[in-house]
Amino acid sequence: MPRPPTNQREETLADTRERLLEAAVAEFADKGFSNANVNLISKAAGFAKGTIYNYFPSKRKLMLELINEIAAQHIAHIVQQVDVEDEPVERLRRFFSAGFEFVEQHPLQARVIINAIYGPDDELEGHTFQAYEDLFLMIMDQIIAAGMDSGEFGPGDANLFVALLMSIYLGSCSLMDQDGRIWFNSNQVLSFCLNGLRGERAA
Amino acid sequence: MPRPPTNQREETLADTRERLLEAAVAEFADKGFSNANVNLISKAAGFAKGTIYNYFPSKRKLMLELINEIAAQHIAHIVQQVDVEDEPVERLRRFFSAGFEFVEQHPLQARVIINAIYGPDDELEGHTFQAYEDLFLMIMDQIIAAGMDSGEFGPGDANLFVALLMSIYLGSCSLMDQDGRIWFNSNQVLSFCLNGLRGERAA
Amino acid sequence: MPRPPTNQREETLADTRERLLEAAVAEFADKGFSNANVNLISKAAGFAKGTIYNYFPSKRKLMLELINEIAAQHIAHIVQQVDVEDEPVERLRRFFSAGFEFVEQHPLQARVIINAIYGPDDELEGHTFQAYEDLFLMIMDQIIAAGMDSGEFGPGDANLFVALLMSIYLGSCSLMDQDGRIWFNSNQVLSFCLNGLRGERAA
Amino acid sequence: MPRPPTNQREETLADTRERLLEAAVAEFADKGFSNANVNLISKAAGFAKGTIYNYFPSKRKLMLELINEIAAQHIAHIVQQVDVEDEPVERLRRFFSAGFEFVEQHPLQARVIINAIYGPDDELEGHTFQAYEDLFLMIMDQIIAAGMDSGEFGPGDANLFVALLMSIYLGSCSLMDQDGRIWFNSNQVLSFCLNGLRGERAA
DNA sequence: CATGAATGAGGATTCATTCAT
DNA sequence: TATGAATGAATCCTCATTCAT
Repeated sequence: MPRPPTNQREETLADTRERLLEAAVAEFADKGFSNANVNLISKAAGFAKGTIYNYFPSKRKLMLELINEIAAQHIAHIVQQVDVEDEPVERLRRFFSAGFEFVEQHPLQARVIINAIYGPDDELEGHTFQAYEDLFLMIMDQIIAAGMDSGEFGPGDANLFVALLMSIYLGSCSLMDQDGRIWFNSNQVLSFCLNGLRGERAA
Repeated sequence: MPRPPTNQREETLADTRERLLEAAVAEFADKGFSNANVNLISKAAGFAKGTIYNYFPSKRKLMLELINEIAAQHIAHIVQQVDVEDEPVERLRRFFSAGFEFVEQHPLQARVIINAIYGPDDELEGHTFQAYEDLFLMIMDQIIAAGMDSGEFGPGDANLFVALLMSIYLGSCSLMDQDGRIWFNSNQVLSFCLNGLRGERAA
Repeated sequence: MPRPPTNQREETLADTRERLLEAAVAEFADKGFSNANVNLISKAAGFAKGTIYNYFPSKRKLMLELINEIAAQHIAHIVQQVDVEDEPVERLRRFFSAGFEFVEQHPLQARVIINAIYGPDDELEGHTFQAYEDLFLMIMDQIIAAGMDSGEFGPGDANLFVALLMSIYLGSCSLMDQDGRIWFNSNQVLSFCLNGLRGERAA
Repeated sequence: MPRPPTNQREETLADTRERLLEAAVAEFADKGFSNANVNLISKAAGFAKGTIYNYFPSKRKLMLELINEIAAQHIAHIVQQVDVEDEPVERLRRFFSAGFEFVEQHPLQARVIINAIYGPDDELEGHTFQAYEDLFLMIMDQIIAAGMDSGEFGPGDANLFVALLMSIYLGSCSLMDQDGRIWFNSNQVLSFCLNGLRGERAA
């Protein structure tokens, strides 16, 4: 007679899942998806190699879920800080400061995402794009469109601007060292983008 | 008595090597380095699987040589067109037009490079950076520094500007579809960068 | 929650290992180390080809462990019987009788050891010498030195005598057929050695 | 119209063959038969890899011929020196001195032979035994049987004595270092054997 | 649910051998 | 005869996945 899961049980399950995902980040960040070793992930999390298959049906599904988890945290971290500002310019500043902060605090997660987006695996790339859709929409609506509406940013293809900002953000992140340390002045990055978006004297 | 290689023989050799590298681009672009199948590369080039090992001592060395070849062509293509201009602004325009042109003509090569730079394999990443060093120096000296000297670009960390331009370039390239088709207006990309570099009204 | 290994499990593990080693003896004895096929060993033991890698990290490590196992059994078999005697001459007799007996009972093992000692692989040779060190010491101390002390054997380089006895033992063993059958009178071997060791009328 | 081979041509052919065999000795001695690389042999001899197949139809045939060459030289070297003596005891002394001398001068050849005799390849072993048959017969007739006839050696199985002498000889040779240097007193080896053969006080 | 022994597809690499030049 | 490009069988080893306990 199945008994309803106790809180105790639920917490343990969630905890195990969490540990597995943490170990997975490290492995995927280090070796990339194809070279990552599922058994090592399970071992690194403190379990036998079979355990991970009680939580994720396959290596690929594990990766997809991991991307979801990272994206959710990543977006939450950025959106939370962007939301405290009203002005598009300040929002953009917050986008970069929060974005770089996240990567400093979670360099492994950042690497996993960058690999997924720029890597050869179309499914991972597509899945990552979907997982980050809310972030793209936020940038589009609350920064780009808002700035265009207020006249602070010049006109242009909003989708392209999102792509450029994300390229700059991800490109900058990929230049951090493995501990998430930055060698460049993030204010200059912001400044570059602001001028790019204002754009009046365009070529 | 050893027979000196004839022109005939030399041409065949170079040709075989070329066919192998071409097949390698396709395989690496499609599956990434770790998932690529060396045997299939040789087969796809029209040879038995062992043949590729007469030309490249290992999968990794093949990849490294391929990166070198791509980088050399890529840089030559861009530098050649940048060099016809004298003005930094025009040079930057040429950088993007030639750069996007190369990717349109060689989408597989572009994908290999992007994977190598943003992928998890440190050796491939480092090797690619080295292979592209001349391009970075050209951007640095003939575009960024020249523009700063002439006052067309505002002051700033030249290294960072190179990184931003390359991030934008590579990020844009990664958004092309598999046939190298662009969905965005490359003039807007240029415009964004120019305003970013002029930078007077920085935040 | 990790489950402690049961006796049942332990027995199975040891059993599998044993079967793999048995199959390995046969394969190595038949084809030698370099020509042996690891996959076939695993198959011959009744497992899938990958199973052997759950027990031995590489073909070479498998060989080294196999040498250890054989040496341990071989030495135990001989030492046990030599130890029942006190007199050097009787001990030598026991050395040969027990030694030949072991080879009759384990002809494949003998072949593996002979191949390793006289083969071209320095690591295997060195490892085998180390694995048999206790046997060499036993011969040296309990037979050669003891016999010299008691005056039954003439003076001489004890190390050399050990080498000669082992050469004779191994050389004789290599003359057995594949089922371990002897064609020569082992008493004559003993007699030859005894006279060699007594040695008064040396050249 | 085929022209008869000139002396010039014949000498070149024989010379090429010689160089190939020399290179083969080094390779086989170093790596053993299965691990030896035919291409490297041809290269080491100063030819392209295909050349060796103009002289030997296969790796195995090359090995067999090499064994023949070594055996012929080896036997000649020993027999020549044994033949200068009439007495069995002196002949045995010459057997060892000439035998050790050959190994000192040709350590690679010795290793090839030892590997072949004690290795796992039955064809190589059998072929080597056949190639050395004349040596065995010489020992049997001119040393063992002669000594028994003259009463210098005790009675016994002459075949066994040959086997023992060869075991001691090969075992000793295998203890030389790679440059053919001996660490043991070869007179003691002789003395041991002489007493073994005299054998009156056998156990 | 946790375990880890077993599985077997897959792939990089070696190299003896062939053969057109 | 010498060459060396091409061949493809052979094999070590990895590891995602399954499943009985």
